[in-house]
Amino acid sequence: MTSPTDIALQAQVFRAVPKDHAMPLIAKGVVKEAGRGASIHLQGERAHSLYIILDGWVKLYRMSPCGSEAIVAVLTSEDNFGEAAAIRGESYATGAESVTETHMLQIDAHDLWTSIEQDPVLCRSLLSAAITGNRALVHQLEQLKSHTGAQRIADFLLGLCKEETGECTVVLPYDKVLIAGWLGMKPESLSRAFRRLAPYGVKIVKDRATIQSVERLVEFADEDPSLSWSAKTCRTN
Amino acid sequence: MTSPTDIALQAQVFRAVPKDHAMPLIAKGVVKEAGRGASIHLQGERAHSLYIILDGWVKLYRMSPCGSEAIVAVLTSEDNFGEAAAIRGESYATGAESVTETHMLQIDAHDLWTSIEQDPVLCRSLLSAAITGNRALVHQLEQLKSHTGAQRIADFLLGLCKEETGECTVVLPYDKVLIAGWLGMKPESLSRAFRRLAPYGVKIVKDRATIQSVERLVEFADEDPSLSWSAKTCRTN
DNA sequence: CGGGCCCTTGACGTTAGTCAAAGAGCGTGG
DNA sequence: CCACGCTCTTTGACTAACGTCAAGGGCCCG
Repeated sequence: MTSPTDIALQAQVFRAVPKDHAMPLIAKGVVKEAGRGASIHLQGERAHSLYIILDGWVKLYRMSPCGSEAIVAVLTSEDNFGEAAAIRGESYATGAESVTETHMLQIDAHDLWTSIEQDPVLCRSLLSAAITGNRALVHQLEQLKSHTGAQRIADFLLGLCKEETGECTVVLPYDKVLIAGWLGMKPESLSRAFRRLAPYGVKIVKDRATIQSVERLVEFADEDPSLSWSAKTCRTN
Repeated sequence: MTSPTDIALQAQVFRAVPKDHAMPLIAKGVVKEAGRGASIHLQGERAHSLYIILDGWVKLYRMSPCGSEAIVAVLTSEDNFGEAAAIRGESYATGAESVTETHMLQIDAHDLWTSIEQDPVLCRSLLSAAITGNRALVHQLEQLKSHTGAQRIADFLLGLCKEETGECTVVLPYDKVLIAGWLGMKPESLSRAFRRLAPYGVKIVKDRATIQSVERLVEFADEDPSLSWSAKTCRTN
């Protein structure tokens, strides 16, 4: 069985460093538990910790002044969050809330800061992790700007499935309200968008999605949205 | 007058480091010129350089397989790009194209890498710059996910204007096709969305926008989109 | 003066959000 | 064991937001 330490060593922030560089910091961490729906930290709160998820799911969100929330990331085991603010001694740019029963390793911002100061290897690893985070955000932006809801779902499902070809069944890792938020739409729209994938061989039953042909779905996910209706017309003719 | 060196010292990546840490790298840089519409590097190309913009404007974009482009950033003097890929010896995650006559300082990826290895202070500065970039992306995501086109324009205009209250005139820094792409919409939609701001005291003439009341515009930009029509109804009654 | 580009406008179709309602699953308490 | 309330999810009807296609005006530059 995997111990908190083992998991933490695999986290983004530490993945690129030898064990002995990460251990001193991990050893200072405290295991923390959060129930479903519990707030881990608030947006704008002074950053006090870096968190590494041991198990469970956590969402990061931005709250608008008007009260609507935009989900920025959905994280699970071996992911970390809060490091950006913790490193610079700023306040958190997003709120964090656990969406399942969750265990985390909480590492004090001050410990993190002194470790970075003393260990260039660790600093480079954090830099690398930040760049990875950057790429994820860019991917999300690209999806939002140039794909329809149905295409974003297709991309999401494809990200869950390991196969690169043929048939595949995936389990939706969290509830549809959260998936909708993550993909930038409302639950109602998600529900309808799922149904639009049916012609492309996708069936949803409860929290299981079966993909008849991964290739076909990939093609749909990458397709030019403006051609979708005419393509559909051609296809069905 | 400001020399390339002076500008480079103010760049994101170097802002947080003492001059003598940045100078060795800057000294190795080469000034490069690019005409309007020139490609600086392609998405997927092996990263060879970090660039610091001396003057002009550069857009970073993602190209979908279907050919549509999503603009991820629009940068100008003192901004830098390409460092993420250069640091890790990967390929560029985005393409870069100059949208005006542009001068840049080009720094070799290998030089960058060795400097980081040797100088922890520089590494921390890059980390900090990456985090800043992250925040910008998160802000863009928030805008896209929970604001209408008109609200995103309002946010964009407010970002251009220094005043925090009262009246203000801003000059649009680049053409409307690019603004539209940056805000995640088509030029036609931008044009119409501009007109929607008229009731809130915004007038566009050519490339000049005059804001009658910054406060009013801020209020509109933060407003819950779902309330906009009823609010408008109330307002006009 | 002609051509190209940027920008705008109109007409129309698609996509997604809103509001309302109802069905499905699930745990609790009677 | 069943009724109840709760949350998650789906559906329908309607509206708003945005993209597409097409056309036209203004402007710069050769």
